[in-house]
Amino acid sequence: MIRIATDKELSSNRSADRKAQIKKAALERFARNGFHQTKISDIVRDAGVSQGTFYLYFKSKEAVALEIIESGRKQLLEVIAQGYRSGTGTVADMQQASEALLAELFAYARDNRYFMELLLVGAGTDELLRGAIAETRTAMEEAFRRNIERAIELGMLPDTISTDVRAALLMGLIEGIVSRWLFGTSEAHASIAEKSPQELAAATARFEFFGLIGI
Amino acid sequence: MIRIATDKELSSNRSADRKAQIKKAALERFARNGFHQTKISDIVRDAGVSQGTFYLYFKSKEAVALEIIESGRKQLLEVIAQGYRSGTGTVADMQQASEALLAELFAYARDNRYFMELLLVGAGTDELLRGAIAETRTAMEEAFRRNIERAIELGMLPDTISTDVRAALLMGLIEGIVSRWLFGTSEAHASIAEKSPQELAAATARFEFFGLIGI
Amino acid sequence: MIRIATDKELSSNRSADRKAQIKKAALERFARNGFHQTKISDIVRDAGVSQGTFYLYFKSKEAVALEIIESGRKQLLEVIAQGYRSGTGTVADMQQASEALLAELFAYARDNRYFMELLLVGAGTDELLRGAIAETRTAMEEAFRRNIERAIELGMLPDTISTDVRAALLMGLIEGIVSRWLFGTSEAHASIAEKSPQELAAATARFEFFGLIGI
Amino acid sequence: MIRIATDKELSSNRSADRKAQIKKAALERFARNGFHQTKISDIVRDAGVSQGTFYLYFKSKEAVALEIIESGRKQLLEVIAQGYRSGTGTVADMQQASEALLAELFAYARDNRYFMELLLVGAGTDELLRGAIAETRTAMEEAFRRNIERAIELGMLPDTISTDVRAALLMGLIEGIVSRWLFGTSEAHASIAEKSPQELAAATARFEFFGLIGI
DNA sequence: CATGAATGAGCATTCATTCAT
DNA sequence: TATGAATGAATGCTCATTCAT
Repeated sequence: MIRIATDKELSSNRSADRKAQIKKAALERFARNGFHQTKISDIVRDAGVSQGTFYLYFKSKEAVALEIIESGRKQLLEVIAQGYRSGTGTVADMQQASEALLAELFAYARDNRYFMELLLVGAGTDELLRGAIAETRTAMEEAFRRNIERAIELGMLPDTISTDVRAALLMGLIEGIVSRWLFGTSEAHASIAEKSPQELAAATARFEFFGLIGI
Repeated sequence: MIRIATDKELSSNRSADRKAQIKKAALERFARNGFHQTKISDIVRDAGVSQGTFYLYFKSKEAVALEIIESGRKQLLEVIAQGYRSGTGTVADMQQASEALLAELFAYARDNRYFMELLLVGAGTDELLRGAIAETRTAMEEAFRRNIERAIELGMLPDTISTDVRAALLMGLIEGIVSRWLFGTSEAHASIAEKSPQELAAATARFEFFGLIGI
Repeated sequence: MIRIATDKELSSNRSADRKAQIKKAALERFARNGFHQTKISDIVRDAGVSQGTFYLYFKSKEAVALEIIESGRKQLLEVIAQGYRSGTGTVADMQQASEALLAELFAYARDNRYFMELLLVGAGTDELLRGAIAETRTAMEEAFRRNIERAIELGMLPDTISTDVRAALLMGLIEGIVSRWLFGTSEAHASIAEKSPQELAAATARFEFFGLIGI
Repeated sequence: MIRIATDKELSSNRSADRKAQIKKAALERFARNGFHQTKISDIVRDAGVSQGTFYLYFKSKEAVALEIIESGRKQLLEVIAQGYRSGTGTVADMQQASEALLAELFAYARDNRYFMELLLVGAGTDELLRGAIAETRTAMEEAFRRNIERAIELGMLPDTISTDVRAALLMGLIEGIVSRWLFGTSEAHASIAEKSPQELAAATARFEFFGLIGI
């Protein structure tokens, strides 16, 4: 059965499209050039709308950036939350579960590289944006910390160093590898760039549990 | 014996002082507010000189930032180079050596927090600065990679995953923990902030070699 | 007898209503916020119509302002013209006649305070509006001048100073007292604000004929 | 004796000159075109300085307008204050004293026509400016009211109508006649425009004390 | 008639850099 | 060397008006 969209729906869709188009253009520019370096005129040229139209959908330049970060934060935390559904058995099980989560996380990062660039490399130094980004990273770290704590409670990890430090080290591990994988600048990073999310997840999970020794 | 400084020397010293003063003021501002948010007028007010004087010592705002990064790069690589003098024996020896190096690195970071903020948190998105900072971080990573390679050659580390990835993971570990230690924003980071360079180095080195399992 | 309005009439009435509604909203906004500070979007929101509808009834923002002033000019001059029907006898008669006229004028002003605010306080500095307002005030002054001339011809007023100056002083008197009565800002004006059109007319007429001495 | 200005003085003078020049250009533009219609680019072109220089001397467009009004307020109140030095004897004496004061006031108005235009015709509808102007006019009215009260205390004026109303009527008189004299738009005002401050003061003072009757 | 999304010209303010003294 | 007054290019945001539906 073919359904004909009403005028209202069309208009609403078109409107949503416009907003999404502007958001997409803004994200790309912010990631590439930074927040302050990005001019509204750049964004609207990329999005193919007029300057005035921008302000029809967003209150200000800052507003569009905050919306972008908020959207990304939600998606990212969903990915992590989904990854944590699995109950854990042995250390090997944990490693496998962690690897699966990281693989999903890395795939998301690859598919949303501009957002990740904003998150990991920085959007410049606008106070509000800095805050919103820091908050997102903190939320990620929290999720990982909770997982570590659960593993300790289950007796699957020894209680040797503080979970805060452990979570910080783990987040550093992940942020560092994603930064280099997607935005690496040196030759050494070129070999990393070729890896698949799976391969990277395997290496990271191994390091996560067994360090450089790697068993 | 009393030596009278010549006019030239005095002038040269005074000149060097002035330059250093401006550099110091600029570093602090760049780290706190970012490159673009920092006005020349801020720097010179902090340094106690006039606007014009700034341009006697530096060609531009970008120039002073590049000099700052260059100075920091040298010092940082010296710290790492000194740390690698030690030959390695067993894995335990390696961990101890690594811990010692990290302790020195962390101490340097604590004593040069503005430079580290520039390096790790970012100075904004000026193309040249981004490049200079990336180059410095790459040089650090190189130093760590060489160390890992040597360890593998000596048969002290298994050759399981690529050294590029290993070095990247290690750098992520270090960058992540230093960022949170010195510039952390969440509550979880508060407990990290209280740690000494020694303690932090111990935890990091343990994770470096043995991962979350920690043996 | 019941008459059924035709569609055309209904539509025309509805149309006239819409136009009047927009005009009313515009007047209130212009008086309160000034011409330039008033946005079309403000007017249409107050009037409960869409932006586009405004332009069905008025060519531009300036056009609605000009229509408002023209309407007010007509009404105001009618009030003054009606007030001058009375023939004059003695000076006491004249004073009484003047007082009656002023009372009507003040009542009109009180009932049309937004228009009076536009007229006396100013709508800003749009060239056309300034002209239309100045013209309206000039027409008022003319009416008063003619009255003074008639009184001199009848020998009821001495021919001491020029009628132009006399009319100007009289208009100043009236404009000044109405401004303070309706739009006064200082404490001294608070006591004036409480007066009735009658009381104010009495005081003004007395001053008009006998000055501060007041006989 | 010839005194050579020091460098510092010269610089200070030049600086003060610049500021005065900008203020003068701004005043003229504000009076002629209104506050909002005046662009900074207009002001600086008239003053012969660059856009940046404007902001060296004034914090904002509003700031220069407020300074202008403040300067004018001071001068104006000085003129009025000086005019009230005289003790009064008979009504004739009072009229003469009033006439002298008005003559000075009118001369000031003629010599500061742009400021008077700002004060009497209005600078548009910027909230702060409106307030500053209203305050200035209120201060003038206060000065006149005090004078009337003194005259009543001395028994020189009958206590027939409230001094608030009297002062309001008097200010209306003065504002009205000055507006028409300097900024009149109708033909009737042309004959007023030719009058000297003295003549105008005589006519106004006569009306002030004896009304249209004029004795 | 009625709508409201889209347009784009217009403007105050900031700040890196220069240069006369 | 040192100063700081002067410069002017650069940009986010507003709002009257249009027009496709």
